[in-house]
This record gives sequence, C-alpha cells and structure tokens, in this order.
Amino acid sequence: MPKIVDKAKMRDTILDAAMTVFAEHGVHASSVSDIAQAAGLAKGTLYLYFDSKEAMTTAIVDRHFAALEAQIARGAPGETLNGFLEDLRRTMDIPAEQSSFHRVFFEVFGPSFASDAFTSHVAGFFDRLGAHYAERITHLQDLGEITPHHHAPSIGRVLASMMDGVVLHRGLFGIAERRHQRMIREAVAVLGDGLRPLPPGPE
Amino acid sequence: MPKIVDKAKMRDTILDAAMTVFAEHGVHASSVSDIAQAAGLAKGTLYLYFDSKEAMTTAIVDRHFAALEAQIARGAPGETLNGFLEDLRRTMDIPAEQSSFHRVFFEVFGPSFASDAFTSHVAGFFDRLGAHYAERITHLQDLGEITPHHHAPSIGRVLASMMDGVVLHRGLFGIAERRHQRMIREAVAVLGDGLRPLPPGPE
DNA sequence: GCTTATTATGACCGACCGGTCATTTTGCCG
DNA sequence: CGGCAAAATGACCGGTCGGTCATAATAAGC
Repeated sequence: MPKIVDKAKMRDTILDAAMTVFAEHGVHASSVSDIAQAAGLAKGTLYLYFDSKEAMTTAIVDRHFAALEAQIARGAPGETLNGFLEDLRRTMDIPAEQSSFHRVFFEVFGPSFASDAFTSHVAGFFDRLGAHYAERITHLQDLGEITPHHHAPSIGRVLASMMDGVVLHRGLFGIAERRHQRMIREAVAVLGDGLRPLPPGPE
Repeated sequence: MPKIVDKAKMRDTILDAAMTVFAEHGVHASSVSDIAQAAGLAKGTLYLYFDSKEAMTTAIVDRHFAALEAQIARGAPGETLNGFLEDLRRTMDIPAEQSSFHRVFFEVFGPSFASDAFTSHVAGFFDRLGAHYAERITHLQDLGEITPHHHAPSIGRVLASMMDGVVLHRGLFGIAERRHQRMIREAVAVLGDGLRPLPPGPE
C-alpha cells in the first residue's frame, strides 16, 4: 500500500544535484538547501537518504573512486617487467578530457580535505593502489624480473604517490600532450632501469 | 606620544598562530576567536592587522611560496649523482609539521584552481623546480654520472611532479614517519639505479 | 605626571547553516 | 475507492561564526 521509491536511484539523483551545485560554488559555499533546490526536493528529504552533508560529499568521492578502483582491478597480473611498466605508462597517460576533471575535483573538494573522513577515503584508495602494485612487484621479483632487494610494499606505495603526482600535475597545470608524453616516457624508462636486475640491454 | 608596535612582526605572529590552529582543525572549522586565543590576543586586535579571516589565509600561502622559492635557489650545483639523490631525499623528507601545510593549502586554495592566474602561479613554481633539476641532471650527464640518453628537461620536470606527489601524499594522508622514510628511501634507490650509467653493483 | 594618539579588548549583533520533526502528500493494494 | 504506511515537506531550533565598536589600556613626548 505504501509509496515506494528506488532508494539507490534517488541517492544517485541527489548526488548528481550535489555535484552540480558544488561545482558551481564550491562545497562549503553550498548549503544543503541549495542542493535540495537543485534536486527539486525539500531539505528534509535529503536527510532521508543521507545522514549529513558530509555523507553526501563522501558518497560523491566514493562513486568516483569506485570507478577508478574497478579500472585498477582490471589490470592483468602480468609476467614481465615490461608489461608492468606499460601498465604504469598507460595509467599516467590519461586522456586530456579526464585529466581536466582533476582540476574540478580539487576546486570542488579541496575544502573537504579539512575532513578526516574525506581524507581517509582518498587515502584508502591510494593505499589499495599501492598494495596492488606491491603485489605485482612481489610476483615479478619471484620471477626474477625485478631486483629482489627492494621492499615491495614501500615501492608500491611510493609508486602510487609518484604517479599521482604526475597525473595531478598534468591535470592541474594543463601540461601539453606532447610534453606529458615525453615526461611519462622518461619516467617509465628510469623506473624500469631502476627496477631491472640486469644491466639495461642496448637499444 | 603614542604606543608603537612593529606591525610586520605582529602580522607574522598572528599568521603563525593561525597556521597552528588551521593545521589542527582545518580552516573552516577554525574560528577567528580560536586564532586570537592561540596568538594571545583579542579577536578585535586581529582585525587591526588583517581585514578578514580570508586575508589571513592568503597571507599564509604567500609566505609559504616565497620561502619555498628561496629554498630552491639555494640548491648547490653538486658533482655526484649520490649528492643529487641525497638532495632529492632531503627535499621529500620534510618535517611532519610543515607537511600539514598541504592539507590547509588544498582546503583554502582548492577553489582557486578555477582561476587560470592562480594555477599558472603554482605551475610556474614547479616549472622552475623542474628546470632546476634538469640543469643539475645535464651537468651530471656531462660528468658521466648519469646516463646520457635521458632527456634532461623531461626528466627534471617529471621528477618535480613525482616528488610533489610523494610530499603531497605524506601531508594530505598523514603517512607515518617510519613508513614515509622507507618510501622515500626506496624511491631514491630506484631512481638512482635508473639514472646510473653502470649496472648496479651487488649488495 | 599629564596628554594624546595608537593599540587592545571582548561583549554584542545579525546572519546563516545543518539538522529535526510534526504534519501533509503520495501512491500501492485490497 | 479508501486505508495506510512510506515518503516528502519546510518552518523551526540551537548554535556558531565573522565582524563591529564603544571603551579601556598603553606608552612616548612634553
């Protein structure tokens, strides 16, 4: 007898509206009322689907990072260092369109770095990314493709940081396509030579 | 006849207090009263030195960038790869206290990434940093300390990005001291092996 | 020690904001 | 239809915060 609503879809609708409002004025300058208005709902209704404003921002980030995470998981295990390096290169070689999102992301969610909840969400993503790399590195070490004396978890995590730096700079500072290509090519080459156990073969 | 005060020093004192409070709770969650209390002054007094809370945050970032810029210029030329690597390590090995600045930076200036002027200001800093590294790399290539086949400007710039990533993650995600130490040690080791012209000697 | 311009104070104000809840609306089902 | 539970509403509340201003304290020069 009661009225029925697709809660998942409703949450998505609200998140979309929130993202629109946030993009316009920034998170902290946007009130919950603003979001409600953009969603065509009353403020109280939002609280039926989210516990707080912060829960909304967190959910938006979740959504974004969940997509990223799926992308990572798709990465095949790989039996060669070169394959691994190629994966790194491809990860940093994001399309210009997607890279401009980072600027918006920081513009919109920069203020959210005040929140511990928000920060640990993002931190969790990079920890998982680092762990993923560590796993692959360990595997390649077992195969003799990577020098064994490296501490895989540390390398994996710092690799995630470094790659984030490269991708971030590309997006934030609008580094041109050609220049970016050269940068990531050199970076991958240096990292490869650093990880490879044998002296680099001649080109 | 009147009471006299060193306004510049007073502004600095207030900024120091503000930075301390911001680092603790974030800018948005910090009230002007909190800052006043930390500075040992009354709220009204702060408004004799700054027009608004926002003016304080802007002044903090100005100060920070000016200091960073000076630090870069100080970097000695260096005649060995190991010396260069040690410089890189030291640059990433920032004190935890200073690293909390990054969180504040993104919180305050995240929204400013909408502005091209602001963005190129920051981009300029990293371009200069990359050029500085490129110069040192070229010099080390001439000395045979670094493989000659690398494109120094690209390596230099991507090095700046990667190091920014590492420093950023440390600050934003509060990576613990020991873990951070291990990460940068491994990163420097890999980069060193990647840049070194001869096969890495056995350990 | 008195004068006076400068500096310091903190109670106060108006505005706003996140979140609640009593009430109303909606729409499924018998 | 009409009954009813789920869903939606928005006025309202408690609290906070940035900024002001009338008043008090301070110290330099006479």
